[in-house]
Amino acid sequence: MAYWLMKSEPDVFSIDDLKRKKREVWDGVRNYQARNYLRSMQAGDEILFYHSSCAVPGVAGIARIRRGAFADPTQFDPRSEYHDAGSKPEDPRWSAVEVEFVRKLKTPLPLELLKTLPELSELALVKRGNRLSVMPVSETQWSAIVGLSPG
DNA sequence: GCCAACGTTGGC
DNA sequence: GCCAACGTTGGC
Repeated sequence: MAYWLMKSEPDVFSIDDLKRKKREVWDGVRNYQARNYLRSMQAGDEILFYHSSCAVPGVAGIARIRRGAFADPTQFDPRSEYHDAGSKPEDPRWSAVEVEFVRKLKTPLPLELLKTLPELSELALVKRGNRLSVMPVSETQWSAIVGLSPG
């Protein structure tokens, strides 16, 4: 069982959207490092659902991997903004996973707060200039973050 | 294979 | 809206 953090812009897809829909295919990842992390995810792994590019960026909830990596269908869809003409069906370039809702945090944990935790000093999220949208989280880091949330 | 130019991410 | 940081592209 592994832990991850995944970023989403709440204007596009928020923790409330996931709560309402129960599950969602996490597609459109077009960064090789993030893709490689998707490929090592397994059903049951737990996820910190992070809101980015918004008024108060931070961890908004918990989700879980429902289905491990499979070929991202959007790469073969010419109408999709994520279409990749260079990706061949016999050797797909991009992967997706399916996630399911676990819970929404009673109060979101702002990035500003997370930056103050010594346990998170090595987490890519808090590093200057980091843009990685999918990243691994250690058990220590997970406990430090989730432990901040009441209930 | 180098590297400048460009596009994107994402905090502020 | 600004801009720093980063990844990718493409000319050479």
